[in-house]
Amino acid sequence: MDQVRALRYFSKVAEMGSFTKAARLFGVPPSSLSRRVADLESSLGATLLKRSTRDVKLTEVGQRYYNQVVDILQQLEQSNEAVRSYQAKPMGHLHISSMVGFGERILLPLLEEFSQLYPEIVLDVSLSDELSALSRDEVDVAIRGGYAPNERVLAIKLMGNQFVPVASPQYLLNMGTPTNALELKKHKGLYFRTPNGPTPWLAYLNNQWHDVSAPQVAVSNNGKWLGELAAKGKGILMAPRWSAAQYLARGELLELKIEPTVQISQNNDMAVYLLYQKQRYLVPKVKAAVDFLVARVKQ
Amino acid sequence: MDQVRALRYFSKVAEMGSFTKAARLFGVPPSSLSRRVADLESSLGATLLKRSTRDVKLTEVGQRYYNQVVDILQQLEQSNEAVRSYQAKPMGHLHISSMVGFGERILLPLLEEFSQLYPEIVLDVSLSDELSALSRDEVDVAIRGGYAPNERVLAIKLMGNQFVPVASPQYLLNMGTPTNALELKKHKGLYFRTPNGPTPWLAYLNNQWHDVSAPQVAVSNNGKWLGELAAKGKGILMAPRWSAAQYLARGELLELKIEPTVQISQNNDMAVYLLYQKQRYLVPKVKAAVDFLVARVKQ
DNA sequence: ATCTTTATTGTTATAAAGACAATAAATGTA
DNA sequence: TACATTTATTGTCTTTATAACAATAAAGAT
Repeated sequence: MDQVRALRYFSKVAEMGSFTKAARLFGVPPSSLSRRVADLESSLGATLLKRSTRDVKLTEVGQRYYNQVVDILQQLEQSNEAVRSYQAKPMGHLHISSMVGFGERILLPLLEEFSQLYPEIVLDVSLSDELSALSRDEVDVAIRGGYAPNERVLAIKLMGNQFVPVASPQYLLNMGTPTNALELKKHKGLYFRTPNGPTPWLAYLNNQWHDVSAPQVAVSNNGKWLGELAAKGKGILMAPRWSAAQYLARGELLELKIEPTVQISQNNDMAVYLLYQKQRYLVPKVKAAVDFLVARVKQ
Repeated sequence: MDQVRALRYFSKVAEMGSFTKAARLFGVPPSSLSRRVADLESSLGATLLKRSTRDVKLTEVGQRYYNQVVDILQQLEQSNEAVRSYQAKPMGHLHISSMVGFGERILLPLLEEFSQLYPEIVLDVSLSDELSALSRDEVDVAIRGGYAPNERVLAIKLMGNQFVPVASPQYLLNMGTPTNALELKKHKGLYFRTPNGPTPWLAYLNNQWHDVSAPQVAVSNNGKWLGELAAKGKGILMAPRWSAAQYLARGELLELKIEPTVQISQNNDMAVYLLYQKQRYLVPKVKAAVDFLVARVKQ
């Protein structure tokens, strides 16, 4: 029995909920799938699918087996692809997914140079703050603020992602410069909206975390716009240090020194990570991208 | 092409370094392996093995592919086995691996009852403080002091594993009762030898970790013997609380209150963990063992 | 240089999978 | 309730893939 074929048949039938539909995708008669799945079931001594003429559903074991099988098939495909493309040069579509702010400010400017280095790589960049599943989606490398979702995904820390409070000199002249976290309540706040909602301002006071957010003046998922608002003196912004760097250098924004420190999350050791499938590092386009980004961005 | 068969052939040839030897294990002629591996190579468009008449070695890609393939085959086998034994009752060989001290004092006494509950399970217990790879070795459940090695291994905290300094009343009468960590230098020490060497005594003084170990009187990887030495007044021992419990209850050993606290590792939140392959929890014998141990040991 | 071991290749036999038609069970409609 | 439709399964034949066995060629050891 060709187990891989049987597994492919089985999983596709499970996904489609139909032998006939799955058979069409493979371009073979439904009877083939029926026979292969039956073989698989008899070799395992368990019923994987509950069949009726109208629809096909997974049994309890079937569901568990399916989850594992999908993963295994995917790993196998990735390993094969890595070997197949081993001796080729970097080429083809490279799917990069990045956080919006980092993407606009740091990633995109770098990619021009990358394109010149590897003209045969077609870049496909998507900027989003949603956590997309690196494994099942067709993403080659991803840049995210979190950690590796599982052990087959490798995470390289590109840079710190410390959020610091900033405001324009004009704003501070008008509103005063806060030095204590509790004073912030009387100020104006500009907020990032993440998929989990606007990020609050947190401070650790008297052995407890307090929300010291100022009243909202503007909320956006677009860091650039928030930066501009801050520079225009509209309010105080908690911005990633790398994001505010330009403004700070030109004196358009000043970093506030507040006691105790204000953070946007209880653990402040956040960082920007480059994620990619460990198994795919041999694929030249992936290796080229990972090596390039690490060389250019890592500090 | 039956890819799984090809992969099994390939990996076995790689391990044996010979088509002939691998063929003997499968009970098929060497030509079959040769043909299947050749098929695999041509489907991948890469040479996986460097052949000569005397030995067969992996190429660079071959090596990488082999590593991944071994893992994939193992996962597949586990998934299959989980389904196969899904509806069966707890039976077969159950391989348990445990730390020596915990094994002798807590695990082994429990296993008699377990055997009565599940007479069809043949127990195979190995006690060792070495960190054996739970994944590749044929271990069903392991008990270790560390953490889960990867995401496919589930870790359940069975109990704390705090080390406390103890000594016999007689010893303290002769040598005096230390109350400050720095006094320990003038005492006598009994030490566990882990695979990484004897465990030092550490104390946090003036914002720094200091080694406050007393001169060595005895070193052993056998906790029982060290416990006896301590009870005979030979010296001070850093022992897991559960290990010293009997002596403490009988008054044969006393727990020392030392400022600042003495530890054997910089992070003191150590614990005893029960480890098992997530995928194998469906296998009745594993489920029986995990549930039993958790019910009886977990505090 | 000869012998031995070992991977490969040719050829035939066998087993597995696909193709196609036919059947039976379940669902939806008249 | 009866009929039509969809769909999984089964029977039979054909095609393909793998195993078996013998023969060959290449590499290393004596």
